[in-house]
Amino acid sequence: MVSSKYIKPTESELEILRILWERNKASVRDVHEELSKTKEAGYTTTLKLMQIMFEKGLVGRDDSFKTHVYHPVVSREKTQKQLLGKMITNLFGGSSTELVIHALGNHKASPEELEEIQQLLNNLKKQ
Amino acid sequence: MVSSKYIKPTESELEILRILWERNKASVRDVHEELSKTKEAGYTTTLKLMQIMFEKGLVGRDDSFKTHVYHPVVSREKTQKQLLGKMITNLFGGSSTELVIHALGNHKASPEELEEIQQLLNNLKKQ
DNA sequence: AGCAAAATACGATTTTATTCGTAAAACAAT
DNA sequence: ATTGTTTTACGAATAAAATCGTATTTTGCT
Repeated sequence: MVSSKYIKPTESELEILRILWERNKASVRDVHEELSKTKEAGYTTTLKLMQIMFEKGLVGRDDSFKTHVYHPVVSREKTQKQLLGKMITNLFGGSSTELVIHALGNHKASPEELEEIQQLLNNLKKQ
Repeated sequence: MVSSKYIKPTESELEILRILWERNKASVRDVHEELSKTKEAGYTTTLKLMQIMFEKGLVGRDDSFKTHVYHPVVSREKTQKQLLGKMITNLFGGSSTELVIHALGNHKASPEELEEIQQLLNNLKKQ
């Protein structure tokens, strides 16, 4: 166990990871174009960020083509778990239930999704 | 509408806010002692942080006593909502349901809490 | 080969956050 | 009033994050 594994992505890095998680692979340009939809930033800024993420080991890349192709290394699940934990502690006084209620309250969920949650809830109740 | 109102608290500021939300009021020393339980930091560091938060308008203070007494200005709810939103977007691909499932899955909830969630779920289903 | 376009490398600057030392002020107790 | 303790004010150092300009490299095309 050498590592590590607890590199906490910064805000900007998360935005980039989001895109990589979605697409599995993407070039700097791909990412930058997607980012530009919601954010103001120069191309080299995105590039630099992704290079730094590469150095940190947050992402990997294939440089056998002209254009480097990046992919996520840290998993979405681990990152979710890590950050959720912090959020629950600092923001919801340790109560995951409170977080659930907030999340459900503030955002729309489809009937299918509600059903999915119902299933999960049923399972939890049984135990 | 002068403001503003979207000052995003930093990590350290959140830790302090957490304590203030819990207690409603607290001196720097109170906060610092609480913080010290889980974190290494000098007293003046905590002081400075709280002074900065005061300047930013995140907290208020009563300085009519010897020891200043601080209180939160930004509400827990607004801050929760703000940060949850970001988290859902970047970490859960926009799906609040996924977040709910994660939160429910990773942390224990009591029967009472489960019931509370069930209620909420019932309400949502009706609509 | 020679040129233009697109991409990367890299250094530097700027901005924001965090940490802390030192000094001044406020107060309490004798 | 003097002294010691606690607190605040403030400036500065450090560290971390984000931004960007410029140079170089790679590649595709004629």
